[in-house]
Amino acid sequence: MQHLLQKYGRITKLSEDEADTFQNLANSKRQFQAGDVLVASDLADPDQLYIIDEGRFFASLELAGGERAITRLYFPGDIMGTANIPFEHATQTITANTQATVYTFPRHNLVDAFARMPRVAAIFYTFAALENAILNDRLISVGRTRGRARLASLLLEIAAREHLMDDEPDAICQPRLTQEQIGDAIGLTVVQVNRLFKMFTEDGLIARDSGRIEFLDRSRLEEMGQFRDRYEDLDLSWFKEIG
Amino acid sequence: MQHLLQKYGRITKLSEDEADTFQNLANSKRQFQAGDVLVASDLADPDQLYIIDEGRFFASLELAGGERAITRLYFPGDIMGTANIPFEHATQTITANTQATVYTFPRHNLVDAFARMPRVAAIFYTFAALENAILNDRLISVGRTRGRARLASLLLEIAAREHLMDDEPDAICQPRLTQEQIGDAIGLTVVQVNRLFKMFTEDGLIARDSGRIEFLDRSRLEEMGQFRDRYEDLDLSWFKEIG
DNA sequence: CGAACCTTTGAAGTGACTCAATGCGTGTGG
DNA sequence: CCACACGCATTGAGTCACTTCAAAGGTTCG
Repeated sequence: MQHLLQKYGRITKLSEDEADTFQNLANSKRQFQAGDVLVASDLADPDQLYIIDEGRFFASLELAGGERAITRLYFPGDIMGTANIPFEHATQTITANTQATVYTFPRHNLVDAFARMPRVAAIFYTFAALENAILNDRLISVGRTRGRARLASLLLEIAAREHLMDDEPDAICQPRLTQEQIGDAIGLTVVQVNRLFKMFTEDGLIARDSGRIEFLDRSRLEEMGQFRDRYEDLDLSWFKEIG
Repeated sequence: MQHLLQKYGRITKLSEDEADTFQNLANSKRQFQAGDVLVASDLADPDQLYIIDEGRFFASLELAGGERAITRLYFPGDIMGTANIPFEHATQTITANTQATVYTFPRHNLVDAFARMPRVAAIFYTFAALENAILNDRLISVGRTRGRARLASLLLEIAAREHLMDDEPDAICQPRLTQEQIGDAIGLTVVQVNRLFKMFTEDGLIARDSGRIEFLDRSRLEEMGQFRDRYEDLDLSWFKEIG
C-alpha cells in the first residue's frame, strides 16, 4: 500500500484517519504475470476496483474488426477500473504488461469510504478529473498531430509517470510495451512505429537498448511532442476546505 | 435546474435532500451567445463549475501550431469544468455553440455538498467515470478507424445525447457545429469532412437540410460507426447502498 | 449591398497503410 | 547441445486516405 499512500500523500497530506481509510479499502492482494488479463471488456457487473502495488498495466478497447486501441497506461499507485464501475458491462480491458501485484476491493467499499470521509471522495473525484485531462491530451495528440509528435509525446508521458515517485533521472524510460502495443497507444501500425524509432535514432533524439530508451535531446522531443505533465500542475489546496 | 434534476433523477431517484443539495449548489445563472468563451484554456485558478440549463457547448484544446481538437460536446444538464478544477490552470477551453444559459458555482460548494451528502459525491464521481468511458470510445474512434466511421460515430453520438431527455424520434440530429468544428472533433480537415458528407448523402445514408441531418439508413450508420451509447448501459444500483 | 463566414469542389502531394519477407532472440523438446 | 518454433523487430514496395493549397459558390447580417 505504500505506493498509493506515497502518491496521494505527496499530493495532499493525508490525515491518520484518511490513511486508515485507504488502508482498509483494499482487502485482498493478487499476483499477475505479464499478459494476464485483469478485467475483460464486456465483463458483466464489473464491480471491482484495483490499486497497483507493483508492476504495469494498460487499458485497451477493441472494435469488431479487430482494431485495438490502448487508452491508458497504469503505474504503481494508480487506481484501475474506475471507468468500468458505473456500467453494467466493463468498457475496457485491463492487461498486465509486466509481472505485477495489485490490491483488489469491491466498489461497495468505496461507498463506505465516501460516506465516512468526504475528503476521500474528493480525492477520488480529483483523480477521475485528472484521468480526463490526460485523455483529452491524448485525444488531441492522436487526432491532430503526425506520427513523430505522437511518439515523442508518448515517450515523455511514460518517462514522467515512471519517475513520478523516484528521484531517478528521467532521461531514460522503459515502455515495457511491444512496438505493436505502442502503435495501439498512438494510433499507428507496427510498421510505422518501427520506422519512427529508426528515424528518432538516426536523428540523434534517442538511443535504444533492449527496451530501454534514452533521451539524447529532450528539449527537441518536448518541442515535437508538446507534452504537458498534468501531474505537475495539480492544485489540491481546495481539499483543505473539507472538514 | 429542471434539466439537471431530470437527468440525474432519470438515472437514480433523488431524495428530497439530494434534490435540495443540487438546487443549492448553483447560485448564479448566466447567459451566453453562440461563440462566447466560458473558460479559456490556461486560465489561472479555474475554480468554477457549470451546469447547462439551455444550449450547447463544447470543450476544446489547442496546440502551439494552431491545431485544435474538440474533445467533448455538452448538452443541457451536463456538468462542465470538472476536468479543470484539480489544476492550477484550465486544461481546456469551453465555448458556447448556441445561445445558452448556465448555472455557475464555485468548487467550494461542491466540497460542502460532498461533506453533507455522500451520495452526491458518488453521483459526481460516476459522471466523471462516464466521461472517461466516452473519451475512451472517442480515442479508439480517432486512432483506429477511417473518416467514414468517425463521422458516423459522431453523428450517432450527437443524436443520442440530443434526445436523451426528450422522446422525439432520434432519426434527426442537429450538430450545430460548422464542418470545421466537426473536423476538429473527429480529427479531420474541413475539406475531408465535406467530402464525407457528400459521400454519405450520395450513398443514401443521410439527408441534409441547413444543419439538420436525417438518418436514412441508421443500421448501416451504426455498423460503420460502431457507436456505443454509454448512457444506455449505466448501472447506478450500487448507490442504494449509501445511507 | 458588401463583408464575413461557411460550404463546396479541384488538383497535387504525402504520411501512413497493407502486404510480404527476412532477421533476430529466446525458450523448449528431441 | 542443437534444431526448430514462436514472438517480435526490421525492411521494401506499392497503394490510398487524407492533407495542403487554392478558388469559387452560398448564406446571413449589419
